Amino acid sequence: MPASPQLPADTARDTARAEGAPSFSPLYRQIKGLIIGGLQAGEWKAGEAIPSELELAARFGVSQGTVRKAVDELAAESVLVRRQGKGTFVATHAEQKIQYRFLRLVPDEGAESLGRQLLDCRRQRAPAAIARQLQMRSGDAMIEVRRLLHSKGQPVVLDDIWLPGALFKGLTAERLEQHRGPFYGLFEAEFGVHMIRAQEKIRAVAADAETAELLKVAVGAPLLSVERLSFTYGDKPVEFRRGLYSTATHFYRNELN
Amino acid sequence: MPASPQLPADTARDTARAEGAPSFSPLYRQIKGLIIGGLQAGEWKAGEAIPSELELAARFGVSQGTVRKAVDELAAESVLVRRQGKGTFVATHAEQKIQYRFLRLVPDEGAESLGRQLLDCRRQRAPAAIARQLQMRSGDAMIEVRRLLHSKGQPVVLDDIWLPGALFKGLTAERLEQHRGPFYGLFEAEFGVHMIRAQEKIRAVAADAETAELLKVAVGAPLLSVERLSFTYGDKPVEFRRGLYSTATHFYRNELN
DNA sequence: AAGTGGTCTAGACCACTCT
DNA sequence: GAGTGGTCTAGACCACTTG
Repeated sequence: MPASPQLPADTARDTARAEGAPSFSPLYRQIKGLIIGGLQAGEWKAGEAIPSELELAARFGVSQGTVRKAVDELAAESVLVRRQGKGTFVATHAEQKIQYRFLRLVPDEGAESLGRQLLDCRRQRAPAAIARQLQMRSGDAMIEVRRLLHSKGQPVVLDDIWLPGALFKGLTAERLEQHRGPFYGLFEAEFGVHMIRAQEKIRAVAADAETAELLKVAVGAPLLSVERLSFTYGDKPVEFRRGLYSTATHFYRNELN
Repeated sequence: MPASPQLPADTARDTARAEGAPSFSPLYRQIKGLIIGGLQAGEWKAGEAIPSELELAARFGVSQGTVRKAVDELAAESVLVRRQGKGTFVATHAEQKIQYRFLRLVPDEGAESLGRQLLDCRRQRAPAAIARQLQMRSGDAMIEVRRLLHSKGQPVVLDDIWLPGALFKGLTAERLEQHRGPFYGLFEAEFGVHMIRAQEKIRAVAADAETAELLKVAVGAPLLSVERLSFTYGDKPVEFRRGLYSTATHFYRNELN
């Protein structure tokens, strides 16, 4: 008999209901919430294995099948990664394979191996537009990072990244430069912030003078403007970035379903 | 005991194996293949209900749980749509809700209600580049459609659409003009061609003279170039289109996971 | 051989829709 | 009330990894 989580067959119904909110939370969703809680609490870190399904089932007082369904959803959301015979692991952006999980830029030909060049890393006050997106107050402490990505020596991406100062205390240009691999890997390892999902708004824009010089294109050249809002557990927005992509030798790849 | 499909516990292993191909097909994937077969054969049409899980389980000689897992995957791929209490339905692009399932263009403010303007619909020989994408031969019979999409009276999208002539026999400008809703709905209803998945390659480009006039922007203005290759069952490419999006009042929205 | 996730089954009951 | 999909359980066995 389930002990810790309440049974859906009992009194555990969600009686309070907002507009369109579900009227009923199945047991496996509650288990899913408990697992997410463990991840948020840092019980298991990025890349580590979580307990086996049978262990979790025993801990939560439910059957293996119920744990399995909870883990299935988390695996579908790329929060967890299953490996048959080995266990279930906390997903990480620092994986050797498939670097830059959120970067959809693909070269027209050949493989990718991006070089990074840090331009700037400074403390800033949040501009109103960015504060709103991150659910902060205008003027709150933030960190702004600017950097270039190069492919075969040519600059292809100019990123302007905004992070809440409260979450990324002690982030400096040195630490960013020392670190290998994507920033998101550093954020996980050093600050316990996992990016699990993001929204992008894409537009075509003309390069201004400063951008044109950095990306080595003509002033007025068409560029892809990619505004990304990244979320951690609980749909909490924790990063805003604006990328300008030069699409002469690369394209943005998307899959529709 | 399962009858029609072979049991994975028996001799049904995939013994032939290509590079990286799976060495083992679980029963539910075979069931999934049988359901897809029924869809391809036109046994159930777009928007119609397929048989209940218990019926399918009886037909295929497996348990309900195995059918359920097959349907789960097809629902995750948006090939089928489940509706509790009612049944499982063949997904359609002609739904009242969420028109234009593959169109990711969103207005900066307000709701969308797109007007369509057909520019051209003609028989053509396949250019080499397009034939290659559609796995056809250069010079094969094709139909080329050009059209504009308007939002609040302003042109926002210029589409150039290429379809294999063999699959869309009898497609004329009249039928395209008469039809209400997305083209993909017409393709399903009239030609039995379901688009279930697509890949897009996105770039920023400068408007040429003809495009500028049609979209009412300046020559050289930055536009989003969206090349879409659409697939039907069995990963068969059946449409290539190139859209030019004006992103002054709209943006391309994408979700990353 | 032991432990992990993956598959398959059978049965019970719940939530939702329609008649 | 009957029929649908949705949840949960318990148990058996398979596939894969590691010692």
